[in-house]
Amino acid sequence: MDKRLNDGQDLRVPAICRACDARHRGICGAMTAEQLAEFSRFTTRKKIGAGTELHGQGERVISYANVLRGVVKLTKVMQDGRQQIVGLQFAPDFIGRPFASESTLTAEAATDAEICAVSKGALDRMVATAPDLEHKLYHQALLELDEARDWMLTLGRKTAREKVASFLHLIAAHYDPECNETVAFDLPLSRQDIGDFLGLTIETVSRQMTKLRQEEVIIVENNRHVIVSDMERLARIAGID
Amino acid sequence: MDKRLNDGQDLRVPAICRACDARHRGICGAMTAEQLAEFSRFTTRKKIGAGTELHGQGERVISYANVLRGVVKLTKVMQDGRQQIVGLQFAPDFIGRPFASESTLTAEAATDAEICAVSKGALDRMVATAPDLEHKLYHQALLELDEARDWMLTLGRKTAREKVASFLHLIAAHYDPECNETVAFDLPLSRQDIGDFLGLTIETVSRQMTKLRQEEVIIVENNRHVIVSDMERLARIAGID
DNA sequence: GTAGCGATTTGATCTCGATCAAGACCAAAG
DNA sequence: CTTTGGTCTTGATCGAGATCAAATCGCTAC
Repeated sequence: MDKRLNDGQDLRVPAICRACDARHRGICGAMTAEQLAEFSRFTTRKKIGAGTELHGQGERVISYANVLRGVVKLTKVMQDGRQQIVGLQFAPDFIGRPFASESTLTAEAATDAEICAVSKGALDRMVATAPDLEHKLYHQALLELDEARDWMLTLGRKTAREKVASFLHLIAAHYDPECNETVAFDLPLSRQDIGDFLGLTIETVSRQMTKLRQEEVIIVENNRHVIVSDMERLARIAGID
Repeated sequence: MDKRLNDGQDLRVPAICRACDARHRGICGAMTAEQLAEFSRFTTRKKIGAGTELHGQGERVISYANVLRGVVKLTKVMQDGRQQIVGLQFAPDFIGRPFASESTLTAEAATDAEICAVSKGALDRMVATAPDLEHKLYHQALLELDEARDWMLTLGRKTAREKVASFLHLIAAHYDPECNETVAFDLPLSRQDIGDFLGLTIETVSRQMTKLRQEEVIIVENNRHVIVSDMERLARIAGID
């Protein structure tokens, strides 16, 4: 999960838009100046608060987005309220499902975030004519598929302890591309969200975090700030090859 | 899961090859006669027995394949042997992960099967120059991503009963595109495989099957042949919206 | 400061699915 | 026919994680 997540990072589709600073790599790089100018007429940069829904499960989708800052969670809900997070999108990930009008999941900001929204029609039209653009999107889809399948192993076969360690490892590896022994970061998810990501209850998540704290695998401050003292050890606990 | 699986079916990449009967739709349709001729020099049609491994986790991949008949399971294994099936490929699905040299999973025939193997280099070269071909592959990757995410909800949040019902529903829906009330089919997986797909033990799978049998939701003959008497009811038990 | 409130932790108990252990079924081989 | 070996089912018991309940933490507002 971790490894590929880092390797893949550079391949992810970054900011698509007009005002997104100087970060016009990725998708934009695949366009001519002309296309870019035309395209930027349909993009909007937005700051959104934690909990803001980009689109709901079953809704018609009218825009795509690129994450510029923060974390967006992709969730599926059952009628009775049971919920599963099926993906976490970090900057500069693309959010959206080309070639489908209705979404099969909800995209919601897990933290305060900044996105660059793009009208669906505009991007669809460009994708239809710019093979490079589609190539970038295909790349990201394959990375997401790899991540989803890695997580299926976690959901189906790992213990609560291994699941929590896997989650911490995933986040730590994400915020530390250099893979140092010690990593510090703020958790982008609440205990409830972590539970929904791991298929566990908040109580179980809490208990496993406490145990890892007692074993000095992690240090936790303010329930949010985490320091992993030994990533190798964490990986071993997580059952990562 | 079911719905999209059926809808998507037509979009899947079908047979790529020379001798694969008259079913030259999909990928091949995206090629010129010239390309097709060149391409067919690198394809081989093969019959493989249940259990045959196409490629292993961590191995270098030298060929892709299209499933022509039978079912291929994609699995991930942990060092200690715990196993999770992360995908099932039916005809005419494409098997392979473009843009990666090493596989992160094992592809193995779950039933006797027939495939059309293609040299990786040849397909990669074509993909680089034929946008239509990449478009088809992108489509399939998105469908597989949808399926993986649907299954994550099953793995993370459903009960054993719901999981087994979900599995039966998935297979039944796959073999009955018309969504009749009653569907009969042969299970393409052993109890062990079903367990590995659902994140359960074989005993739990067996017990839940027995219960569904007793409740007359299904009829089972020879441990393999299954008749679902009421798909609606099965869907309700599976917790499918 | 402290009052209020949601998020998190901790504790006690229960339950579903895992584990351990026979037994039944079925097909191929002798 | 019986034996053998694999797969599946059934039964008894165990335990990890869920559930229910209460206490504590941490933040904001006053």
